[in-house]
Amino acid sequence: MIDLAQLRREPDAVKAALARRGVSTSTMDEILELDREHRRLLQEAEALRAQVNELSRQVGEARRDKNPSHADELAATSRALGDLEREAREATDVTATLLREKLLMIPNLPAPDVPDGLDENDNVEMRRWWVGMDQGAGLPTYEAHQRVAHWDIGAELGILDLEAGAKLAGSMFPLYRGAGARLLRALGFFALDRHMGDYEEIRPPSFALTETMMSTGHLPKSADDMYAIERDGLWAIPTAEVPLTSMNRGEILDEARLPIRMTAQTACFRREAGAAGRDTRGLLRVHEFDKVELFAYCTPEQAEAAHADILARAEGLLQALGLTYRVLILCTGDLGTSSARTLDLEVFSPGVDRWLEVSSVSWFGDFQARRANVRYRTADGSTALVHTVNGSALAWARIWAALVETYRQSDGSVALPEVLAPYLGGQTTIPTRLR
RNA sequence: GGAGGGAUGACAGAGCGGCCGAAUGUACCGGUCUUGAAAACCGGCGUGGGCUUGCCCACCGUGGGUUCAAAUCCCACUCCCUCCGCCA
Repeated sequence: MIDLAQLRREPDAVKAALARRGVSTSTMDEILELDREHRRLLQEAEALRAQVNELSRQVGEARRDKNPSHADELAATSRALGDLEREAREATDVTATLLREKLLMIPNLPAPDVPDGLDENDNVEMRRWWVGMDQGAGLPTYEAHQRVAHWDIGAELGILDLEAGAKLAGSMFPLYRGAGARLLRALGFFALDRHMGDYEEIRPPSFALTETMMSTGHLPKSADDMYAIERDGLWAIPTAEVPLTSMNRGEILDEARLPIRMTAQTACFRREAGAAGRDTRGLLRVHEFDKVELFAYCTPEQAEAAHADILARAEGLLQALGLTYRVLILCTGDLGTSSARTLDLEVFSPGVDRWLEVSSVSWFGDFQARRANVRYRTADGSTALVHTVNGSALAWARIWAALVETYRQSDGSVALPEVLAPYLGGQTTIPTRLR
């Protein structure tokens, strides 16, 4: 949630920043007007409440002084004022609810360095990395045997069974088998081990309450993109960001504890409403995938370093896996609701000949902390909202695809990077099937 | 799923219709004393909101209700603990 006090204090600056994201000035004017109305009603209600409190106090006094008739008189006056107060309070609540509903739909202010743009086509590429780049090698070229899509490789080697997944849960619910399933497990272990020590490992629930979804900004705006279990009032988490951000919800943290850094691997569920067609084949876009997330609560001063650390870790994993990737800064039109700045990592996958998003590293400022009410105690004893940062390191479905495509050999087998050997029982080759 | 008990400030723990935003203890901060520290003593010590910045309002698990007045009474829900049942 944006800072209402800031909107009051510097309306033009806030409007200008949000206009970059397509929020109209009139929307913000409506909010300002509602805010004025709310405060007016609030003052009215509180003034009445103060009178009722004072009269009630006097009733008590009169009773103690054994003056029941005076007490009854005061009580009657107070009752009448109480009725007025109830009306005033109801009007105040209605306005407050309306104001909050509108405010919850307003996205975060983009950071100044976020480029303007309409959609993902306007994201700006910042750099690329590939094996041997430091030694002056050019961008990798790919052989014909690497130009095979992962769904074909998966079927050929018996390591990805999309038909079985579809049979069980419908399309876009992949099923990995044999060495494919083991590779997925290896990737999670590999990443979590590298984050161990610096980030506390968490294994959170896979479902979350509506309130928890509100804190990250996934609700109310993106309800259609998520799986709901209505009977129990739960939502399937689209990312571990959801539970991690709410870990200390409503708490005041000791500044000395910051930054608090956590990591979690979870299944991530996404309905991706309306998505269909060419971009959805194989593992390009699925309803369920595993992902390791990195997360930190920090002070505003620590945020930049925390953000950089997550990005460096995500890149470090890609480099260790020897995958070609590029770093993009998202433009205003592609930025997530809660984010002030997001950097995406995309790996190049030669079989499908596409760049695939495998990580999104975001700085939220105090936007999520305001919703989740996570604060810290500063040196001077006052409280301030924390900043939250997070990023994937990494989303495995697309990494899986990029790995089998990149490392497919001329004989059809796949030779995986040696860094995974400890997690694959030393066996880094996925062999062709025996005929 | 059944029966019972509980939820109050950082923690422990009183209060069970009327100056209670809340005793007391611990912790924490400042001071006195001390060569220094400890002890002792004195003082301070929740969060949020509104505006005329001094005052007002709200908050005792959550949401309703009763009342002139609710931490305190009533109803519903959530969570925790104990016992029984079921169960990977």
